[in-house]
Amino acid sequence: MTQAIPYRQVPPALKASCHQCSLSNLCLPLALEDNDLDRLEDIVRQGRVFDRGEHIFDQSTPFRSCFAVRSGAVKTSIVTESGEEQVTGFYLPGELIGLDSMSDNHYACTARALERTNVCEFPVDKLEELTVKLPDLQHHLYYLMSQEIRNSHQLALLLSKNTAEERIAALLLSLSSRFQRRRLSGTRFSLPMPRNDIANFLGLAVETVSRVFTRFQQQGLIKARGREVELQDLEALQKITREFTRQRCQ
Amino acid sequence: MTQAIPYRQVPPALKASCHQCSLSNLCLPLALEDNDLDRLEDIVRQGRVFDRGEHIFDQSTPFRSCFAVRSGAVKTSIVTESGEEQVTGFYLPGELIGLDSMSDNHYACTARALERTNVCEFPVDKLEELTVKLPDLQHHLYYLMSQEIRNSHQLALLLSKNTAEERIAALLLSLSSRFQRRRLSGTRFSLPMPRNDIANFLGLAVETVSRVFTRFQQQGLIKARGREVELQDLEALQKITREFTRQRCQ
DNA sequence: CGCACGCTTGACTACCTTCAAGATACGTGG
DNA sequence: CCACGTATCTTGAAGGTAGTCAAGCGTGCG
Repeated sequence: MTQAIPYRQVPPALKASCHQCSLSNLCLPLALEDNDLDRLEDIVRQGRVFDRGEHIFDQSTPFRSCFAVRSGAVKTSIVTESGEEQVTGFYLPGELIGLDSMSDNHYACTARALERTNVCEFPVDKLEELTVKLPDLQHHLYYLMSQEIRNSHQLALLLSKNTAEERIAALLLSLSSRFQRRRLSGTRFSLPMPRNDIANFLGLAVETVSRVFTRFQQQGLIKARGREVELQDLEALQKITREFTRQRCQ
Repeated sequence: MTQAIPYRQVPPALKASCHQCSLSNLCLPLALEDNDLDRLEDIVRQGRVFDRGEHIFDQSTPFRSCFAVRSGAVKTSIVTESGEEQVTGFYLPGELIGLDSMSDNHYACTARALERTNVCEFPVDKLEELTVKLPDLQHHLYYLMSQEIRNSHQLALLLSKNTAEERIAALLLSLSSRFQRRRLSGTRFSLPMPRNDIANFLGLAVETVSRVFTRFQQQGLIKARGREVELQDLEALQKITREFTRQRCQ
């Protein structure tokens, strides 16, 4: 299942600058003028590639960098002493990973590639230095971190107050809007993560996730075969999620 | 129970500077040298007092300031369109509120005083200006926001994986360590919040919270009468919370 | 004194989990 | 290319934890 492709560096074609990156309206460059963007490019390390299942960084190892997803998808999770895992987030292209680690010298979570994934690396020491010089970048970083807190609060809300159906509808809609923002279809996409991770993220058993998927399908809300999903009745799904709206990188 | 004390400003004695504040090892001053601290003092608005139940700020109103709890206790909560409330955090003296609002021009949550509470106000525009000039302060703000993300992830973990007993033991231990850090007793304290808020925060029904409290008492783990709590067997409580360790402002 | 609010306790119900087994898809090796 | 093995996903039945509904208790305040 894991295709062992030899090279670790992306081909030159992908090694474009932030200037040309299609994600510059989502990622860190969002905050910057052209000339300031050059300085961000000076510190970014582009073109790191991870295969499915590979660790981008590990919980409790020295914290060095934040990462922006360039392509592919990433999941972050924390592992407890007793070995339990909690998936804390799924990250799509243009989203930044590692912000929860800035309060320590060690990563607060583990980040794994859900599929073949290309990331840009921002060494924190240099990033912090740069934000001192570029107030806009500093502001944007505050923004992103604040957004991360909000998302996590929304997740807590979802976990504590909502039924299995509401949680799953919410996740589907969240993914939908995030794909759409990336100019992909918001109604027809492929789930980057297995049911297992969905279940873990939403605080459910895998079986429950599966059952809800089939129930949604029977009701004509979605069409799902494996990871391929088509949202057929967005309004009905929105009605199910009474409130949950996870707006990442908005 | 709510003593309506007329004045809104604290008496001069309390209106001390950050220099003399006993919380300077927890709050924002933590990051600063003496001379830089003066500049923080220039922007802080000290001595705002709120009675129990009063709103410090309201969700969706214009975001102007972050607040540090000086004395008392605060709860933050988000309200959904359908009117459901989710308590997102309890804040003790030295802790900073409003960080989740920095990604918007409006407050992301509502903050209410749980008892008579004294706060220090930091206007965000000035705070951001200042962090550009004081890299240590900027770093500390990153630290606090990151900590807030971690806490929220821990909460999500707690809500999705743990039983009612584990959640309540975790909350008691969290409060215990946070009181202790403030040089108060870690084994004998008064809960600042009603059962209702505990239940909401932990994603439980009030009745469940009540039942667990009595069960813990029968097992000799705690002694509780109303809001007065005495933790009698810390180790047993720690054993119950298999992993949850909420370290705020560590 | 009595009402109101917060807290406690009991009985019943429901949703989700757990356990178990079967189905499907995928990658590997023959 | 096919067969096998493994991982993922689905489906079914039984059981448990916490929720809901309802009532009683205690304290504080008007």
